Amino acid sequence: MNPYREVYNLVKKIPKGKVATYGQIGQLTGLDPRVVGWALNKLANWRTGKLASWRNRREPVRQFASSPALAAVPWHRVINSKGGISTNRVMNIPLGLQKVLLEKEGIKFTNDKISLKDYRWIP
DNA sequence: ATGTTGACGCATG
DNA sequence: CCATGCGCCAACA
Repeated sequence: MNPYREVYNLVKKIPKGKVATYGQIGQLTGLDPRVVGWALNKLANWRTGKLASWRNRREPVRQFASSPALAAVPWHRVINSKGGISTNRVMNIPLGLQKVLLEKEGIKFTNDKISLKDYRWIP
């Protein structure tokens, strides 16, 4: 059982137009927020066609990446606790992509920040 | 085996 | 507002 599946399943529940923080997902899954980032990192790499290595031989990268369930994971709806985007320095993710995706869902930025008060997803 | 590195968060200057 | 520092932990080299 891949420990990250729980993360993906949870993120899939974030509705369009809402966001959650890494800490929030971490708390709900019992994982370190940084581990949540790791999980999504694999996913984002996959979406951009460049997959980072996956060491768990029991669940190889290829199989992991081709899982249809993962195609629907809205990774862009996860942001940091300050309401900001944390993917701008990450390889394999085009600069500004996450912001664009969120704006397309009607989320408004003020000084590159999202109002968590208004947009935070409450399960 | 061991030190480093993050899509983090919080607390303090 | 920026700058550290620490807790955290899987993946890497």
